[in-house]
Amino acid sequence: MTYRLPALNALRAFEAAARHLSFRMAASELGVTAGAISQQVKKLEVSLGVALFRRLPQGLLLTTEGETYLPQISKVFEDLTEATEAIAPKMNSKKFNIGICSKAADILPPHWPKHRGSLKAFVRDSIYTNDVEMIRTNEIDCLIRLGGGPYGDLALIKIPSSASTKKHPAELHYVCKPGLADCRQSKAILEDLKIHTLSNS
Amino acid sequence: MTYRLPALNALRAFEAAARHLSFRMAASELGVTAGAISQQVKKLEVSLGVALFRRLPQGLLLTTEGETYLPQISKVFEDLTEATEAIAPKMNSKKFNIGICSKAADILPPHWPKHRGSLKAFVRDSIYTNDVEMIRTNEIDCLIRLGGGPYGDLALIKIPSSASTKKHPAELHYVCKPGLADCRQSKAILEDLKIHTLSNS
DNA sequence: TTGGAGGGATAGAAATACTGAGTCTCTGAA
DNA sequence: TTCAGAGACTCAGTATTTCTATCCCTCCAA
Repeated sequence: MTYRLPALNALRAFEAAARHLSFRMAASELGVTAGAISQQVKKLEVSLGVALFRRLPQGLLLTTEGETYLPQISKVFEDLTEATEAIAPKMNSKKFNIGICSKAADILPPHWPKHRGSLKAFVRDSIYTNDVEMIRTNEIDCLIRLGGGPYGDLALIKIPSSASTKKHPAELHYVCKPGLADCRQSKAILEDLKIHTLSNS
Repeated sequence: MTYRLPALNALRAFEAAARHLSFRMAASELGVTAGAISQQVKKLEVSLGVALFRRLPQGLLLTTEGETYLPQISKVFEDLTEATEAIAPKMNSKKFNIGICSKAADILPPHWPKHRGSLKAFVRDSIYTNDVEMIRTNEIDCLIRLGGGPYGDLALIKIPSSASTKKHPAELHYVCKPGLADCRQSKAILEDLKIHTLSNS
């Protein structure tokens, strides 16, 4: 008997923006522009008749209402994700396209990640590239490269066991959208990288 | 850290369709055509990689997955509604346009529902009509009339205290979209109608 | 055998969401 | 005090999504 819910996509924009306290980062997580987030959040606020954010020059703050709303909305999305993964195994296994910079490829075993059974479920393809922009354009889901330059709002994860040594003068890094840093796919790939770099050093 | 949720509006179509086990009735509840529901549900099934309904010539059945999914999704929407109403009082008070058939108007106090303080928050306007179609076209939210003809998939509620008597040869009925039968607005109007017809008989 | 109910498909229309560019304000560094 | 950088807002135009309107099919009951 649900009736007159707020716009669901606008809720998603709100949830991400409130989590980051930044429209720009929310935009990056959801793969749209900040203007789109701004518009969606405004639309939500108008439809609710309540301000959710205080826009300060220094950035965003949640209003009391936003503060109350955020955890509940986050929970709703979590419940939704859980329910969905329970019935739709396919959603778990969206396969990643991996970008590998050529210097990182030198360190990794030949043809990695092919023939890695444990990754088969998580990896669709891999290409050689060093272009971080391809993450933003969704051509690749993550990029493995040497060294951790500044990637703006992208998530940057250092491969734990790949500390700089004589043999490996720079550290392996894993770059992806912030929203993807914690997902199964990333975890599996990172785990596999960790094993490899350990056994190599 | 939510990632790759199913399309939220498609979930809404699924939830309504699963509750009614009918695309047509779900469409009526959500104020769209059955084709739109059909498309949304199909899109959801494709994106999940799982069939949610079995389409039989006799109508719909839920698959095992759909059966599992429905209560969880319903709960999600309930939680969402609750969270939203808590911070956005405005959402509670979408005002109804009431249609009143002229025979029903004879029974009701003059100018009802005007001057009814308890309804002020729930009623925008009332007009005289006996045209059920206006509910489907959203020109009115509910219709109060004598006698309970067949209204297809619309909800039909008999006003409890208006049993047929010499003075009132037919019973007052309240007609609205199924999704609106349980909402605050309907409850308030029905409550007021009950009091009136009691005091009149 | 016919008509009605209900779901499926599809093309085109309508509504929604997104982008891109320009603007404003504030901050912190030079 | 000036300037560059961040971050958000607005608006026009465009892209995408969603809905409608039809026509189709199947089943069932009269």
